[in-house]
Amino acid sequence: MSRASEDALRGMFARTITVRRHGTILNEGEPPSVITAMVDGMAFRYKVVASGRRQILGIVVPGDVCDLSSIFFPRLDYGIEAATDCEIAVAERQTVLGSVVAHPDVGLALWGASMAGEAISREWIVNLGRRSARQRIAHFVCEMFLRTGPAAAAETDSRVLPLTQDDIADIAGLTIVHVNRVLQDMRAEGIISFRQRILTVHDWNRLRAIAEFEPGYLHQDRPRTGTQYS
Amino acid sequence: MSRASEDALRGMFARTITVRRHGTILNEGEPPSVITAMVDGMAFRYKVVASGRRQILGIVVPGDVCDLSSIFFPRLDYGIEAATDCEIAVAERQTVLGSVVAHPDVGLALWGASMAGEAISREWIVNLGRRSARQRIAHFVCEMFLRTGPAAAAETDSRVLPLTQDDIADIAGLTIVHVNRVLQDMRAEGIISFRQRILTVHDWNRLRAIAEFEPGYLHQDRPRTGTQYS
DNA sequence: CGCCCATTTGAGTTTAATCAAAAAACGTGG
DNA sequence: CCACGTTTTTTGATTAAACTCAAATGGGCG
Repeated sequence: MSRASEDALRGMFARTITVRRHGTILNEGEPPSVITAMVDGMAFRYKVVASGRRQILGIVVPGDVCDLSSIFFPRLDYGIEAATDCEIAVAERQTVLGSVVAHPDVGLALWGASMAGEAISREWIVNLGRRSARQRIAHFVCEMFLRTGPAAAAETDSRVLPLTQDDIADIAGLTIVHVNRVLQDMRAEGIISFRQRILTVHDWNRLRAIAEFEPGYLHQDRPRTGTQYS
Repeated sequence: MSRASEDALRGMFARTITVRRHGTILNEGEPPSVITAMVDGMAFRYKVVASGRRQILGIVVPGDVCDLSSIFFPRLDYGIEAATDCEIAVAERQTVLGSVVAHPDVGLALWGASMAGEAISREWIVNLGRRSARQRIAHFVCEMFLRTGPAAAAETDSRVLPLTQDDIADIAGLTIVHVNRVLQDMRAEGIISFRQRILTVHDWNRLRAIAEFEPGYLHQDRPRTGTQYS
């Protein structure tokens, strides 16, 4: 990516805001005029169905854009809530569009980021549709482990995962009671422990085997970049 | 969108191929050098998990791009199979990248299309995570009904839906046996019938109520277009 | 210390899966 | 156009996974 494009990408996020834990970053149905990106903290996208139950759609970690969808659609079809206190960079929609038109690289970079998010969504569909409760939780844990830091160096490694068991239930499409039972089982078996928002993986290989986790979908190897091929 | 951009968009799909029902349009793991779009027919994206069970990730209808992900990633993380005999337009990846760089409009149009697909993926996550078997099937039927034609004019209206109950099981994350029982119930109640690949909706309102179907996520109203805002 | 939020426990129920096999529809070649 | 093998749909009986409801326990914070 060219120097100018990099500057444009960085420059469009002109200001930063803070959102407290449990605060709303964007509301479902809103017609947002801004594009937001996570600088520090963690958040999740979610929808609430008619029965009042919530489904979490994806996790936003530092470096992710929260809501590219608002570039194209007048209403956001999901909400974004802060899982921790968050520092969020904000760009005006118009500015982003301007940069995208002026610098094709910027468009490709943002588009690529949204494609990476789409690949994760696809894996969530597989997880919810075709895996057991135990596998779903194990799979989610594997994914978050890799997304929030480098693969473990030691056998046992920890990460801050600022979610409640209630949140995990809404990620895995389960009830909180069942999530609790599965987590207790995996703790008793010495695979993972998850207490006080700290996730510790004691046996990555076993966890991975349970989840049938294949990290390819995360596309953590460098993506094909844009213009060098054109 | 400018005349030149429209021409570029149309022009890059230089050739057309035919794929027979059950044929592979793209294989998981392949490093594709082409971008394909559905001209006529229907296909689905899918993944197979270690246990051998399949999960369908999305349906490709005429006008959809099959595999934008290959613009950015060296390996496709899912497969695409033809549900009917299909006519497919093919563009070289390099040509598409060239058009995107030369015509920002083209990039925005393709990106917008992929964002629309992402919104559907999100709703599938909700469907699989938080709805019952009956609701999942009803919701999928609502979605396909709107995606494959205009909303029904008459109370009772039909569509060709070239899927088996086996396919629907792999869409809704259920077993074929259970899908069959749910479909029979809905048929007995006079809500829908689905025989010989023909879907007939007898009572749209009841179907929609069961599914808690809210069509907003389909973004069938015209999306915000790109440059007119920039 | 006391309150709130999150986790944990127990008992009973429901939904959907599993296994096995029959019936119906479909397509293809003779 | 019919026979035959294949695919798809349907049925029945049983089991297993996860949910529901209700309440108790534990931790953190003001």
